[in-house]
Amino acid sequence: MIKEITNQYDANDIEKRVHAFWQEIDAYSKVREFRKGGKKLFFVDGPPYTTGNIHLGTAWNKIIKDSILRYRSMNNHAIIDRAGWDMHGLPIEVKVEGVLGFKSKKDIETYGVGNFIEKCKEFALNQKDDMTGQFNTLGVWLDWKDPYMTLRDEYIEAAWWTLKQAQEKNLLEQGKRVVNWCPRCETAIADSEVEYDDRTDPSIYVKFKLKGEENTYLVIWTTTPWTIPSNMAVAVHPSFEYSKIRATAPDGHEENLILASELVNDVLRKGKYTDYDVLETMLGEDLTKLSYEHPLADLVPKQAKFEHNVYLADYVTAENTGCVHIAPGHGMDDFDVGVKNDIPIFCPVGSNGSYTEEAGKYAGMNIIDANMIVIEDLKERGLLLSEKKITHRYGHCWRCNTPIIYLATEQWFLKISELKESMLAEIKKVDWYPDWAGSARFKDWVEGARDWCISRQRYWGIPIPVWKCSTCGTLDVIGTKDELIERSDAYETIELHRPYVDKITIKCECGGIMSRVEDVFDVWFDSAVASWATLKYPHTKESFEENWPADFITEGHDQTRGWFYSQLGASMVAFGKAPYKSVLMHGFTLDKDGKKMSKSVGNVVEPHEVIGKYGADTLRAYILSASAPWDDLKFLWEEVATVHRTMNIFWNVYRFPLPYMALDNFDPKKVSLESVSEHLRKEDRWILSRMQSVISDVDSAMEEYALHKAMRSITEFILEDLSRWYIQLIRPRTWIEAEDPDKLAVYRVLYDVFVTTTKLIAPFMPHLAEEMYTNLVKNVEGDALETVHMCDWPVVDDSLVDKDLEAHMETVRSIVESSSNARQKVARKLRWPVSRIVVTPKDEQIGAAIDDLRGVLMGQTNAKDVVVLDVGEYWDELGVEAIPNPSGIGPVFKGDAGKVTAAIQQADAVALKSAVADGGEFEVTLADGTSVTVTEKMVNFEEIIPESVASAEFAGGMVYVDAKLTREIESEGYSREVIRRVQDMRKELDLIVDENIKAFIRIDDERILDLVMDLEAFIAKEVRADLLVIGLDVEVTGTLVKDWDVEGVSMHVGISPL
RNA sequence: GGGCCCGUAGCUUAGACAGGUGGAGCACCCGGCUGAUAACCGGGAGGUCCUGCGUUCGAAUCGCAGCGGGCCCA
Repeated sequence: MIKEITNQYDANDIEKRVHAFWQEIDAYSKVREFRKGGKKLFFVDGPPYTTGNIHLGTAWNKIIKDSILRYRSMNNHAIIDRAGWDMHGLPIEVKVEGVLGFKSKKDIETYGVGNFIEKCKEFALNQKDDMTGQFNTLGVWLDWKDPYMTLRDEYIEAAWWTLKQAQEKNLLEQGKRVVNWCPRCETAIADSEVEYDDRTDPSIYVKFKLKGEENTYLVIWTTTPWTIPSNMAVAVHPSFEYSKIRATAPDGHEENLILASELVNDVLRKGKYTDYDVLETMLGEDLTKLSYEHPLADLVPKQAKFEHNVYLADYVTAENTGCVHIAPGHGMDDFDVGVKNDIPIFCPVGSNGSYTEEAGKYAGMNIIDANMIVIEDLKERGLLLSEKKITHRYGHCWRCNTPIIYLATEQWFLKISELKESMLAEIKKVDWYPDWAGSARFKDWVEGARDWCISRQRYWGIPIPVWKCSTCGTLDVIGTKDELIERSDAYETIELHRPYVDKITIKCECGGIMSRVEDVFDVWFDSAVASWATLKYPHTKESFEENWPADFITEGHDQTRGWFYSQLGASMVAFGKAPYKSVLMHGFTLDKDGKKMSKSVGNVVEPHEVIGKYGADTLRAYILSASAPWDDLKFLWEEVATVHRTMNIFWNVYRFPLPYMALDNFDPKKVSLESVSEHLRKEDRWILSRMQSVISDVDSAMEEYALHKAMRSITEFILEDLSRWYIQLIRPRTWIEAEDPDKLAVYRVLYDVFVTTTKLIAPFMPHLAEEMYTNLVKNVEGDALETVHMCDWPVVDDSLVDKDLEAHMETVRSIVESSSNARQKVARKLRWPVSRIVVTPKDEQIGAAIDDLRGVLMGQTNAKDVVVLDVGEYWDELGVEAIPNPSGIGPVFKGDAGKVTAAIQQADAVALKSAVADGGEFEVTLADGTSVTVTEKMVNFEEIIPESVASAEFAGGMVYVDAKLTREIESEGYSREVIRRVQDMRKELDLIVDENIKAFIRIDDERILDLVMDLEAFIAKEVRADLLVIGLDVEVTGTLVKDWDVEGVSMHVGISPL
């Protein structure tokens, strides 16, 4: 049997119970098993990094995934959904270093790489367990028992295998390149690991002395003085105009400078030059014959041996001096210029950010410390033109926040730039939600794609499976663990991490020994192979062949440059096609001011705070309904509270009929919708039709992943249709005590609506849905499915759809609302009936709606009659007043205007109005007896509403509420006032609903008493009084006695239970 | 500096693709109901639709330019 429930929505209580139930029966596995014959859906979970704590954005991400997958499952999809964990990489190394108090790579080597790796592994696994618990609290169903983890051998093999594909397709390259380098972590870092922040640096203009020309200098600008020792060239734009000028320095001496013409004034101002003359102008391409002396050649001996020339580069902009300092070892563009022109790549800086021996005087010095020293040295040599500070955006290591530098180093690359065209073609085949995520944003990013540096000089990561022969230099890529064992002396139990694999050697064909290169993979490469690694490919092939590529993935828009990209890149290398068929890109969670949440700002809201206060379903409902998935979400506590209130209303709607159903032993098994169909009232058919419309609205919203629309139509149905309307309409029917088909019809309709709604909310509020399902379905049907999440998604029942009825009800509702408005104008409470309401409709549909739903309209307006006029008909009880319009009268009648005005006021307004209605004319007689013609422009009209009538506009016309009092109405009004007070006192005594009482009522006003006495019997029945005494001189006694003031009349009421 | 998204009432938003009198919720004020009751419901007030220019009979909506916010990039 259906049970009564608590009178408050207690999310934490419900969720605790539901989680225990899910765990007890292993609901997740049962549901997946139940649907295994359904349509296949391969979903890949973007693996969160195991930081230990989920934040609101991670919660949102998983809530979206969970809601969509639950919806698909109810629509009979067989889902593959292993949860994923990203567990390698620098972030964990940095955390473990912190725990162990390490400062640099040396500390790790001293501690032992093996020990360090074990710590990292332990750390990652612990964090994963913590986070799994947090996701469970949210009610997220993924395969948590068998998640894919990047640290597992089977996963590492997927990465190895992929690299082998790259080598076989000649897409793997080793070489010296300039990379982003973190001098603290002593490793290359990916473009995507660089975070840009403001930073203040020196901004210096330096003079490079030309060879073979006295007192003449090229002027360059830089914000990194420490790269001057590595300068190898100057680049200019071929088509810019450059000037050689004779400038007078602040100290009076003259010198010749070469720089872009349009920047001369600007630069001279910076150097405080007093005057100048242009000696000659030329194009950039004319400068290539120049060569210059390195400014610090005396301090960096190796520099004295290089030639320093001017080269052309199109990327040079007309900023600063137009002459760009080139240090091929310390800049991407610089490197390209160097390679193109065969300039030696001179890079006298080591991995820890200190100069090497090659840097001469600067050897051993930290580069940042060297900035000031370089500036001093330049100044001493008279080569510093200007020195200032500049605050600009500069890249930092995203994990340790150290300013990055660019270093030319030996790295491994995937040649993504060669795949760009096919990647762009693949993007078009993918379904993107929203469309611009792919067609604009992602396309834009891929167009700028560069070769991907996949090597890192670190410890905790997937080792790069390249073995190199120390004798002949041959390289070999190992694709699987089996291959490694076969080719070496490794055992089956070998662990594929450093330092264990580092010890494995392979015999080279030349007879030499091959050992592994020391690098590990960029951690982005780990997750890049997720779509096949999660299917355990290449270890097993069957599932891959059946399921790959993924049907669906969804992540935040930061993953455009991240996982969407890395997956595509790796997949193009491995298979030559995109690894996903459809992608939903979601937004970011921001704080209430629209700012990014960040620990340092202190504006972070944690998911568990929200859950603790309002429950997981509330958080889910809030996050899903607050904004479109692809828009950013401003987190507002007040909005969460509002959503929570809505859920409480839903709870109350659900609770409302349960006591009555329980009292009547209502059994849905015995009362079918068919069996009550003859007793269905219009409002019952209406709510059933609305229910169907909501199902179809939710379906179309889900079709385009518009989860917010789905949520909003459900919420609106609950609030507007159920709580504010249907429940109000049917309340009296639930109070009938006898076995009554009208009441049974309501029970059945409510039951169906509740069960359907329960299924509709199941993807979004899975706990509440489970709780309701247990009570409404499992408590009734012994053989019900075990959980609501096994149920089929509701299908629209066309036989219940009645769009006309829905439209009619909407019309009637708007009339009821307007009549409430009108009642307020005449201060007549709803408890008091009105004799009639009069509707003047704008179109035929209004009359049809009222005919259809007259009972509903009369009941909800508490009117004794409803009168509908014809379209265009004027209600003859309304008066009309003619208001003369001076601006129309004045120009025509000049001096007689006053008389005309008076005449219009005297005229028969009704006749006047109908005469001029369509531009017609009307004769009025002035006081002096003459007649004049009045036209439309000269007069306006106002309705005169009868006293005690009030009007209000609604979308389809006007409503007039006639609130004139009659004896009958006053009698009923006062009687209802009496009844309400007695009911209030019954409540105060906490009487059970059908308990009888005796009541004594004294009314201190003879007229009112007389009115009330008309309905004495009615009152007695309504308040269940076996003995009711009402009079002027009644002695008022009872268990509870109260004095009341009713519209200025004092009443004294005493009641007692019998 | 570039790409994409966003800008509507004090706050959160619908409407924009497809031009035709801008709709809700929260908060606020006023009221109703009283067998959902520490619940529920109605009404009111509140708008330079970011700004400017353009297209059009007509622009929140289309176009251009700018301003502000977010993400990403340089």
